[in-house]
Amino acid sequence: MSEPQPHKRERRKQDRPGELLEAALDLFVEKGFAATRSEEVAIRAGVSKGTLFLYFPSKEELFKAVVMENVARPVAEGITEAENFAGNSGELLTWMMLEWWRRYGATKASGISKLMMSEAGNFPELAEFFRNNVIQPAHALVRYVLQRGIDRGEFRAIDVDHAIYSVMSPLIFLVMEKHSTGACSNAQPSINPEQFITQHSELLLRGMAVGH
Amino acid sequence: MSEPQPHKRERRKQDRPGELLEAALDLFVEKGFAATRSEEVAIRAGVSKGTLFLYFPSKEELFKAVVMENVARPVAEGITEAENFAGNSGELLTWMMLEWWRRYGATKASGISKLMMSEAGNFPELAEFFRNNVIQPAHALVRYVLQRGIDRGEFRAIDVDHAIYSVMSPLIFLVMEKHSTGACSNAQPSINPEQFITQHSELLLRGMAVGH
Amino acid sequence: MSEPQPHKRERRKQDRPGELLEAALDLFVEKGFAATRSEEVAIRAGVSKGTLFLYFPSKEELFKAVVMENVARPVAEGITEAENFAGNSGELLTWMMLEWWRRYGATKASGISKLMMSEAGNFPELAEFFRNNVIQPAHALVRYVLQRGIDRGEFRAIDVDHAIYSVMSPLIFLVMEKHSTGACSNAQPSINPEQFITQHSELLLRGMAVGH
Amino acid sequence: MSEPQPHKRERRKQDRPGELLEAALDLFVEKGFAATRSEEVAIRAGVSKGTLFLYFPSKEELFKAVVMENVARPVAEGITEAENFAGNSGELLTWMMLEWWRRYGATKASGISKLMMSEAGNFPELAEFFRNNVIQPAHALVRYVLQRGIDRGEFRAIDVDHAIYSVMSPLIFLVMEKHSTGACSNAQPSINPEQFITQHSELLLRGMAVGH
DNA sequence: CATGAATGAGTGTTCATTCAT
DNA sequence: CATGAATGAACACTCATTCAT
Repeated sequence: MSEPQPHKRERRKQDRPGELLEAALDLFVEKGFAATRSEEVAIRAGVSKGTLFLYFPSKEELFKAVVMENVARPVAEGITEAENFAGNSGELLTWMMLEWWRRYGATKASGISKLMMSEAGNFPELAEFFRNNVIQPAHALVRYVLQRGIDRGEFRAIDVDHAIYSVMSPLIFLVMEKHSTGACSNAQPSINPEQFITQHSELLLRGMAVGH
Repeated sequence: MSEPQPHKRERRKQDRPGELLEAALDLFVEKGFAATRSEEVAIRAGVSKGTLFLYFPSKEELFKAVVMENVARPVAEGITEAENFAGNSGELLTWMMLEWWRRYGATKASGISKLMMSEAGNFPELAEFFRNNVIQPAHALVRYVLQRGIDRGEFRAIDVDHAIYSVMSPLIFLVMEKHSTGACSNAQPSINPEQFITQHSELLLRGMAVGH
Repeated sequence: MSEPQPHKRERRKQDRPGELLEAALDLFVEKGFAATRSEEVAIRAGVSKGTLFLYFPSKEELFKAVVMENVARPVAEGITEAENFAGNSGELLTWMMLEWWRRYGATKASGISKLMMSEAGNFPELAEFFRNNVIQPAHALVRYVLQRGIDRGEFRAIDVDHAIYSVMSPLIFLVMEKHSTGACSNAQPSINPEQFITQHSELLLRGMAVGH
Repeated sequence: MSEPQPHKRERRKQDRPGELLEAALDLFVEKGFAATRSEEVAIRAGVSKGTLFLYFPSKEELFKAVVMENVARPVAEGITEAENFAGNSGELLTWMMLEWWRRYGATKASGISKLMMSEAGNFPELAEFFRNNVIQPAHALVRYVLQRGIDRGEFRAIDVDHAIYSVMSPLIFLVMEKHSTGACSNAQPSINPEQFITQHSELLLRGMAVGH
């Protein structure tokens, strides 16, 4: 009933795409789509330039495959945890934002999100895929938490649809920041992500507090 | 019938830079910096490739001119207005965010900000130019407003450095949103920018309010 | 019987070519043919780019005119002086070489010779003109001096045709040197032209001396 | 029939650099550095533009390789031979000058020296490369020979620094001559290089001879 | 299947030359 | 005659893609 195990001799063949995707992920995240040369991907994956084109008919298709492969995974995990959270909704919101940063935003994987923002215009299919498989679930989760707070009388009856973005935009911003000008050392006294999230969360919670 | 009409050549000469800047703005926003070919800019402005370089010594300088004209200038204007603002700091903050959207975020020119996010990594000199002429002044303004509120006793003594991003990230997000999926007309209960800004601003103000 | 004097009003018009040639000489000598931009020539002559092409149908024609105009003049002068020289032939040879350097080699005008050497391949007509009007008379002069020495019993009966080049090649070399790498300050402990000529002349004279 | 024939591709790969260098030498000598288009080199070598840059990262590097192969190498060979020369310094000097002509001056490769004279000003990096790898070693060799003669009491104690140019300038002149008017077949009782060198060398040796 | 040598279209920039005014 | 705005051909170099082995 388990999945059929591949023949040993096919093993190598089947690994190739994975190795290429991994190498491509690293390089696309590090240098962007245009600046990543196909040969570099091949070299990092330990194969020749020609072999890359054996598995992916073009650089664009490779890019699409990279995003498809890496994009959906981490989102699902967080959702179930959040749904089982026991504390009050304010704590949940703060925990969720910080946890999102620690588990995703601070990691290399968040480079994919940055990539999507940057290249979405040139890859409409990808953009849609990203919306459906990442943004939409994430939205749903945040909406769930906000609605939970309102339903429990912990938050005011705010406009949830827009409040979602009050929660998410700082997180998205952090990812952009992390992957944009990381190299430049002369920039502004850089942000401390966790402090920023903590204060932003607090501002939102006070802002949503059931006031007099 | 009235003023003597200038020679055709001279009239054109005066118009060229403007025509070129306009064409360049359109194309940069539409296709990004790297993907915009200089000749295309020239053609759209109705001149030959050579003529473009008669007025702008390089593609990078053309881009900088576009930034100055369409981004730095409105930012600078907003700043002086903000500094003369008479009302309380909360009103100022809300007004500033909405005005920023109306005058810049909602316009084609905000595509330049989107573009900088995407391509900053590949064009460090442009990135620095943008930081110096746009981001830095904008930061300074937001900091000024927040500090003004704190100094006047209107806001709590929050961490201003991070609060700046609580103000700016939603605005940046709106711009990303506008220019990422702009072509796609499908679904996702799209954001109403002004409502979003209004509510976000209110959340922040309540969040920064001097506690009871 | 004197040349007809031009009308006053034609004066200006007739001066143009001269001014352009002068400007072109300076720039060609300074930067070479390819690196000299036509507009620069026009500007230095105080006219517009278009005007240059009114008088010279192309950059190449301008170059040819420059060489033709400047090339023959200084040679003729030296010749008559040499023919009236009173001293012995060794003194004459040394004097001639040093004088050539002082009056011609060390001056800007020698840049024309350098130019000819460099560009001769691309301008065969010029090369021929140069040969006929500069090299040939100079050869004749040197041959005269050498033959004078032999005839007077001051020099051995050497092969005059080749000895000419033993006299001339160091002078030509000096001109090349002067106009080639003058800008580079790191070069070899540069030559002192007059000391070099003096010693070279002495070597030749001893070499041609009637043996014991 | 005997050794297994290599794959066609591999055989070509081995030949490429040589074919390209040969094509480049021809064209550089014929048209100069600036006027030689890289694609032309490639075409003459029977490959495409891209292939040239597979083997030489830039036109300048191609030129340097041509210099190393065709100029610096023969110079270096001559130097070791000269340093092992057994005879007296006068014989060495004559032998050296004649050998230089036979092995280098008389060949196509000497066109590179002519070319450097012409274009040094516009390509400072190439000029420096040439100075370091060709001129400097050649100077050192001539100095060595002259000093050897003085040290052995074969030559008078002349000013070596300038005497170097008494040796070299005729050789340089010959190269200029060969490549300047090479195309023109007309008149001027052309020089016989070996006779000229022989006599010039003899003049110098007599000139440097320890006085009576 | 895998290789890597070879390809050639694509682009920012310069500058001699033209021509409407 | 003179101008100077406009032109467009030219060129080095890159890199995704192909295909003979």
